[in-house]
Amino acid sequence: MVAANPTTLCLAGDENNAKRRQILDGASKVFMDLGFDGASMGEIARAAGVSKGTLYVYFADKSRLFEAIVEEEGIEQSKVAFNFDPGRDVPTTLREFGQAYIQLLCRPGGGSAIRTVMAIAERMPDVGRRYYEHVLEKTIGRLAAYLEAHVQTGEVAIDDCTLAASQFMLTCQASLFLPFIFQAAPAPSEERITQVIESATRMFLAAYRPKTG
Amino acid sequence: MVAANPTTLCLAGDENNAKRRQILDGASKVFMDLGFDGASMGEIARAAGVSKGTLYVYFADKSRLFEAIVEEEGIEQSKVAFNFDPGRDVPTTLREFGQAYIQLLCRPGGGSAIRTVMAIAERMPDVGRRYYEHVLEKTIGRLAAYLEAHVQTGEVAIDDCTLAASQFMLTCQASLFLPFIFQAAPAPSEERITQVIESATRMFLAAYRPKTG
Amino acid sequence: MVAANPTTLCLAGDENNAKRRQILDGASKVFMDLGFDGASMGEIARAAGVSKGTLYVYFADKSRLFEAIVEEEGIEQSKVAFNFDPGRDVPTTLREFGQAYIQLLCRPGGGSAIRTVMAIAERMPDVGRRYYEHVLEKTIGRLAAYLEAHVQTGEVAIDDCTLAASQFMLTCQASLFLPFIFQAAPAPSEERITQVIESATRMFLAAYRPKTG
Amino acid sequence: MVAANPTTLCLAGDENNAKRRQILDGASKVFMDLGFDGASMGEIARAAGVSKGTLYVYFADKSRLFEAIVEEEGIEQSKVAFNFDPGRDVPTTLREFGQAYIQLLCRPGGGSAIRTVMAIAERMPDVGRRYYEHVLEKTIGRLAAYLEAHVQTGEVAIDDCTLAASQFMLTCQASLFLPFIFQAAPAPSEERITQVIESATRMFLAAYRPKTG
DNA sequence: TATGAATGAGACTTCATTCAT
DNA sequence: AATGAATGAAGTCTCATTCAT
Repeated sequence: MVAANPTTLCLAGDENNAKRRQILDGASKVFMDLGFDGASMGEIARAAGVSKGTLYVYFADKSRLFEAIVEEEGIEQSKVAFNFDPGRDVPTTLREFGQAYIQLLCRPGGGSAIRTVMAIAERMPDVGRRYYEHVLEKTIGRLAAYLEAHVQTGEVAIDDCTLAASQFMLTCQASLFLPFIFQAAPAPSEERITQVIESATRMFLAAYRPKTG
Repeated sequence: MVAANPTTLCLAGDENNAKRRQILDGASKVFMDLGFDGASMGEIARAAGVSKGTLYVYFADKSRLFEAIVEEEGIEQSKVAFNFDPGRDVPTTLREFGQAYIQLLCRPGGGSAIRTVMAIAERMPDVGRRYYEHVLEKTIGRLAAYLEAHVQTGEVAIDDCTLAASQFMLTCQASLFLPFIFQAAPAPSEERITQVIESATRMFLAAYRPKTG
Repeated sequence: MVAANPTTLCLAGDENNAKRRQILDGASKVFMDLGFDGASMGEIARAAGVSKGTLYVYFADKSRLFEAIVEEEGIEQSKVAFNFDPGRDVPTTLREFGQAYIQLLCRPGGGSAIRTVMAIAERMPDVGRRYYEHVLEKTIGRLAAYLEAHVQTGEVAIDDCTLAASQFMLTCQASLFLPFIFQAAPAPSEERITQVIESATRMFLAAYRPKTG
Repeated sequence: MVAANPTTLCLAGDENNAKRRQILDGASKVFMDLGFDGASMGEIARAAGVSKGTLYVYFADKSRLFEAIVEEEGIEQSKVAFNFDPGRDVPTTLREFGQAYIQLLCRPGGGSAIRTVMAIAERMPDVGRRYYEHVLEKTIGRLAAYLEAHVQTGEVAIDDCTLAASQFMLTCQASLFLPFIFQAAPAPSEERITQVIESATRMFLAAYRPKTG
């Protein structure tokens, strides 16, 4: 009951965070593999290497734990720094981004966050909205910002850069993501991804390359 | 032992189907609202207006009921006959198809099937695969066939029509479907859809309109 | 509602009995294979080739049907006429009876009545008691009567013939029936049965052959 | 990480076993009264004074709980140390063993284990087999070993001691066990048992006492 | 009489959550 | 703070029984 001294408190805090992280890591794996309903607190405790009771020391209930995971996922994903260096030309940037983006989206073995969150979005609208805003919208925004910069240089002629960014990202998915996520096809090969990204890039440039003269 | 008359048989069949339909309708609503795990057989029975036991008279278990729903959804969707009349020109066809497609996808409560199936696809791969093949792939195929026909007429120059069809359908979703499905935005207005479809159509034509000598 | 004529009534009665027999036969098999609780009315209906509803036309409920079966079994068993011809000598009679008795008791594939009735005897004491009286006690009584007759002839010297009959029947089971019924051994071969019966007969005669002056 | 002291460990173990024992005791009563199918987990929980969920903490499912009971029953029964002191003469040993054996078999509520296991043996062959081997066969084996020792001393002349042991045990049951187990008679009086055991012993000795030259 | 569709009570089992230690 | 034993509500599914035809 008595806070012994700052050091103790600080240590406690560190330990707290360590345990918290341990729980988040274990829970993340289980939630992403099995979905919100499919994941049981027992399985999560086992995956995290703590007791079931400990989960409730750090999180009020299963929903709060899930929400924390999704928040984390957002933070994690925003660390995936796609290279939107304004100095690079548009075709190269689009190609490299597209390739990396699809590989991320279609990585095999991925009980994917996007699937898990989408599944629960109707019952937990806040979780869905926040995931969209923190993860998907953020990436769209970055690509849009990059494009905006190149609108200024005249390299592309785009009216609505956010729409254009979204269009490109979706075009990259063509024939790849949906079959993968619906288990109708295995994860696409790197070669196949390259072909599709090439097509998407050409399409994008055909639409948004400024008309000369 | 011989059926008295066709009417009797037909009525019996109808009654059978009527109860079955009643269950499918109630279950569909509950499954789409709450997901596979979130939906309980008790809730489904209540929604369908039958007893719990009756559910098991018509469907072996919860999974089979769900599968039947998904199958139904496929049949339902394939009845949505998009107008792919080869006689119509490409821009008009794309615009009308795009508009109808996005309205279908983003109708309130309408993204639920795709969401629900996607959510369960990892644990029920067959359901996911069949949904993809019967619903999504089928529409892609129809659009692809339409495009193929117009490659013959020289109206468009497309190498891989299936890829192109998929590209167009995804481009139509830009800025509309994901915010909607993640509950980050309400269903888009018809005007907004029109704008996005217009942009998608222009992009498509810019990429695939034949270069005039 | 109107009894047309005696003939019709009589026919109806015959049909009744036929159906009743059909049900009893089907139900008997299912009850003996699966036990009272393990047998379901659906399974019984299927085995009998009638609808579930029909079962309730002939029997008030599952218990009554079961009781009727056990009664039937008693009647059936009492038709198994062991040869207790008083004219035959004791050793031969015992040997032949023992052989037939154990073969009946240990016949393979026999979801046996004895097991099924014994299992339910605590919950349905009347059923147990009646089975014992009508089946087991009756056989004991017949053997006892045979022995009694030969006490008169001086061929055996027995004080309590009922006890002696019971002793012989149990001795015949030695090393055969319990391993069989507990699934610890397959049904015994005819040779093994012969050996055991021989030993039982010798034991019986050693005990009950009159001491010669 | 090191157990503070043996007492603590022992207590923990005891508490564990205490709850387990509580469940086994309650379940045993319910299973033996109602049979495997007739016993419900709810009833068992009530009889054991724990919640339904707790049953599943200690036993994976109903079958495993039942198996544990049967195993227990085996252990319990093997603690019933019949006096097979080789120093005692055969008639005395047989009489005392027979009396104790039948009293055990026909004690009110005591035939239930054999009945319950026999009832389920067809659907759970392993349970049946193990019960036979651990309980019935073990006792037969002990009596057989005792007899074997007395074959050496010439007190009895037996070819197959296991068969002889089985014969004696069954002979002891004559007129007592079956009526009791089928609820056709109450538990036999001690006097009646004595009579029957006396008869069984005489029969056994008549058969297996060596012929004096 | 015979049916079989329909029911609802009750079975087994899981699991989020609590609490004494 | 950490545990894990214990709980009881709720889930899926079965089945004896009823009833309109």
